[in-house]
Amino acid sequence: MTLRLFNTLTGQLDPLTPADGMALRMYACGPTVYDYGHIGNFRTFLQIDILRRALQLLGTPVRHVMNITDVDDKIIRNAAQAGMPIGDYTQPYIDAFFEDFESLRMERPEQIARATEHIPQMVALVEKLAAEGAAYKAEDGSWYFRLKSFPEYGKLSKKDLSGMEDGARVDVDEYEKDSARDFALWKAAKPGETSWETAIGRGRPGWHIECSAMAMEYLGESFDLHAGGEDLMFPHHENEIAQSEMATHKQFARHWMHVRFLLVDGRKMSKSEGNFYTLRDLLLKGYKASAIRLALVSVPYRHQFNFTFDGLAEATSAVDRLRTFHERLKAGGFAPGESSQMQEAARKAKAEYREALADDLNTAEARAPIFELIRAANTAIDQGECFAADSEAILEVLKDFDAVFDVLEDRDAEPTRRALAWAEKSGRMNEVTPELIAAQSLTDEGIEMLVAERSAAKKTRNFARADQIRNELAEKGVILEDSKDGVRWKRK
RNA sequence: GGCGCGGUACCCAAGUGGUAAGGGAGAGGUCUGCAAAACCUUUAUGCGCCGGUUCGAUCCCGGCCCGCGCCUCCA
Repeated sequence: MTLRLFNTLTGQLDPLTPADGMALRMYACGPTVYDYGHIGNFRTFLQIDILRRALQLLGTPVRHVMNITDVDDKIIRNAAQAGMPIGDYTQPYIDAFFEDFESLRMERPEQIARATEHIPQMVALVEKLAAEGAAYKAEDGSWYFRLKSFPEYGKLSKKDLSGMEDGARVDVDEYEKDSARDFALWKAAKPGETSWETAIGRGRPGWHIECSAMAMEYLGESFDLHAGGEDLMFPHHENEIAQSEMATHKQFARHWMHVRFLLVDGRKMSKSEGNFYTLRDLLLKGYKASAIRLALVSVPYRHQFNFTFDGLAEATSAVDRLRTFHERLKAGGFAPGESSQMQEAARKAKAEYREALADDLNTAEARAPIFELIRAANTAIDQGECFAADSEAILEVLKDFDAVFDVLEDRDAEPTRRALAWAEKSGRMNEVTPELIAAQSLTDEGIEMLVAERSAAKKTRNFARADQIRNELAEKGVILEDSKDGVRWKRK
């Protein structure tokens, strides 16, 4: 099945297919590692994860390159303030990023590319542009892209810059540019700043050049898809197109995907607004990684997603419902045979689910048939009308669901544990919610012992003691479920 | 100012020119020692407002109101 994805460049839904008929070559702008990742960053990366997983589910393998911007103005400034080389400054944030990446169960891109490890490729690109007459060196040794050389500039963001007057907004330190909107390809070294000695002079890369150079390095001069947050559309991606297409005379990326921003309580998230959350903040508040993943992913990527704690609580309930049902199926015990109704329900759910994903990654719509199937199946199971072959068919549908959403298996303990260890190490234990600390005080073995004691109490009809134990466990976030097959427990 | 997006039940949210998916929450019920889980019933004659096109519009067109984003570092 072919995925139809909105293409910023054409302004319409275009089929997303590999030009070479092999793997789909995609480049996604990754993080700038000057701080811990916030939920806005992760909403974007998660939606790109949904894309790559959906592609694979629908039969298209991917070759996904993600960059790490480990040199830029902010990094240089912060590292200088901390009095350390930029590599030492960025490394902890890079490690933290991948830890968070894993906590949210994002699949590793096939290639991770760090800007500082691709300086030669960038230099070569600048030289190529210079040869084309599209780049020039300013008096201070910086290199700029000559915007006038690329008439198509603005085709991605639909901006008409022809009316822009030169000199309208010239930064004081950029007076050497020929034209105000020319952007830096290479910045001349300033005293004390990180720089590289290269054929085009001593300096460091401009912001946009890294993505062009690395995308071409790993995907070729022309590739299938380029993705990123909506803010990157202009000027970042526009500049990438200009410098890449001037250098190669080929179309850079055929398809452009932009993920809309996340809001918090209806406002743009920002540190000054006091509504800024990192993934770690949420984990320390006791929310599970799977619920955060589901919440950030359930509103389709082209819509603003308004993050609220109510919404996160809702996602938590949704994850519980999915898992409870999944467990119920896995527990087995179904009579041999099949029912035509359940077979048909499973077939229909699977088809609708896939179709929704193929339709511009409509995750909200994709969820619906899954939950519908769950209700139908629960009813059938209650009435003894769900058989072994039905259970298998439904599990297959859930497998499809989880191939993209990836929340069914409870792997939430590890991210929380890691977040707590980090809080401990970095002196942030005061940010940890007391309930979480209480929950951590119980080991699985401890829970099992209390559960056993309660079962014994119940046998002797000592319900007072049994309820006491249940309440005690509840206070520490452990929920019990009695059933005729025994007691099940789970952490909230 | 330029560009763009949205306004659907208590909350989140999908959707179609023919009369409103799904999730969460609430209420009642079945089941249970009590719970939990599960299931059933229940919560929009209406989809921001006003016109228009149409046999018929939430969905198409026009206007208006409100909210948000981008245009500058930003995912």
